Amino acid sequence: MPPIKVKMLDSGPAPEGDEAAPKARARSRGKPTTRIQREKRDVILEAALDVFSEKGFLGATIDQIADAAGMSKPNLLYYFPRKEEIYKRLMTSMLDIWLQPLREIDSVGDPVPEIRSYIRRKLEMSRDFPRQSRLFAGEMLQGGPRIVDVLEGDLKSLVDEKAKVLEGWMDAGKLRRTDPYHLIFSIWATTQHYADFDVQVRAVLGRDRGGEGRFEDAARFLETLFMHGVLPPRQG
Amino acid sequence: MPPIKVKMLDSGPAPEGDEAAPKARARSRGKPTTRIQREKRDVILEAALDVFSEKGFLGATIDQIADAAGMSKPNLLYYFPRKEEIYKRLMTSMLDIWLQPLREIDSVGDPVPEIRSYIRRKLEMSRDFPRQSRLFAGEMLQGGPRIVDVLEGDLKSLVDEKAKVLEGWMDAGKLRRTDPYHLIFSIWATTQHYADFDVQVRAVLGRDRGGEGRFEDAARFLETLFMHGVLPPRQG
DNA sequence: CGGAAATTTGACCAATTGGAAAAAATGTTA
DNA sequence: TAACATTTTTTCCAATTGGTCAAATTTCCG
Repeated sequence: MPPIKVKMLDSGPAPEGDEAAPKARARSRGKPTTRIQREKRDVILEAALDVFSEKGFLGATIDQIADAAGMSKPNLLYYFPRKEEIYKRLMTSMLDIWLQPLREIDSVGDPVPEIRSYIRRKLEMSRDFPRQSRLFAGEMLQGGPRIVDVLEGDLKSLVDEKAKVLEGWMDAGKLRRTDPYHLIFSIWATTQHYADFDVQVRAVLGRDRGGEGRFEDAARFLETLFMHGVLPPRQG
Repeated sequence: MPPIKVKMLDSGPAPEGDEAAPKARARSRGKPTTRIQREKRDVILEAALDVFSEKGFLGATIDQIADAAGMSKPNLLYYFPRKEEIYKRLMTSMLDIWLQPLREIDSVGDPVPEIRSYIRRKLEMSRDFPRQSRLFAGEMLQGGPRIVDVLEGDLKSLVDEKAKVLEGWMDAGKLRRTDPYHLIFSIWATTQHYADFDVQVRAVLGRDRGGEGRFEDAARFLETLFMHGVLPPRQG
């Protein structure tokens, strides 16, 4: 059974010459990537996602990744000369799809459906890509030493832009006047919680309510929360 | 209402005989703990909190903890015979204070001040005990292999109990009818986010807004969100 | 003080770690 | 199919890991 293609990697031909390559192994400068290279790289990244998301960068070993990828450690190192290389590749390609829903928030739309749909999409991503969510969360917990620059660069720019959109809606009286940044944070936090704290959620909800239905329940709840809050209708 | 004891390891004088104790080092069965033992154990736990919260269980090494505690590795091992022992101790004592705010939610109170105060206290804990928050989050990310039993036991009981309190308020028309479990999750998620994703929050808010004031901003925002949602007042 | 108990140290160990080197095997292409 | 490039394996290594142990040192208490 072929591994489910998530297709989130290699958005381009192949980034190379990133930093000082210790040895010009599988990536000889200029030469195109072969079929085997593309395939194996994908296999490795899939396996690495499994291992890194479960153990974190420090806790994961190259051997574990190689095992999961069904190849020997030196063979794996032929494709990615260093552990950190795999991790960074995973992280950046992940961030790219991870932020897609935010990018798609449209300033010309109406805030209610836009926000509602954003929450739903983020929750779906938590459900469908929990490993990616945990990988990112793990990096954040450790202080994001390997992606601070991205956070302060592209991520900040994107959030700044969307915060302005939200403010525009507030100016137009279509949205309650609150802090747009913290609104975004709270959407991130509540939706990603279901991936990152999955064990806890399952444990607390128990056997009966912890199944797949929990995402539907969460979606319903979050919509109510973000639209109306918890005060009863007449007081709201 | 008696405080629910989290108690997953001996909260008593000194846990022993938990699992096969390799050597009866500092804990000779029955003998009381000395002054030095109490002091050093505290020093070690403080250091371990630093290291574990930053590197995770797998990423942290005994050497690093010993260094941070200002003692040699064998000396540290004299007090805690295994790495996991330190970690578990840290985890349980942490959970105990971490859940205190939830325990204090009072069914006889009015929901609005109760929930408002719960959110505020949780946010304060994120601000004042970020390492503990990250330690716990890291354990959750890894699937909580070392505390699943607590989650399914005492934690679930506590949440079940408080969910009933919330439902009581809903029945009385004092609270909008929503899922009480997901309400609790969303409070956990939004407040702990400021500790667990601190780097991201700082990076996005930038130099000017990422300072200490961010907690005040967050508190204001979360109160609005949970009380009213984001729809403008007339539509709410 | 003096002896027993508690604490600390230094030396040590087997297993695991990230990674290197070169030979062997395989794939590709003219 | 032969020559060449790519891929894989085998062997290896130095550093680090969690943990042990006996000897040395310090603390405690009568």
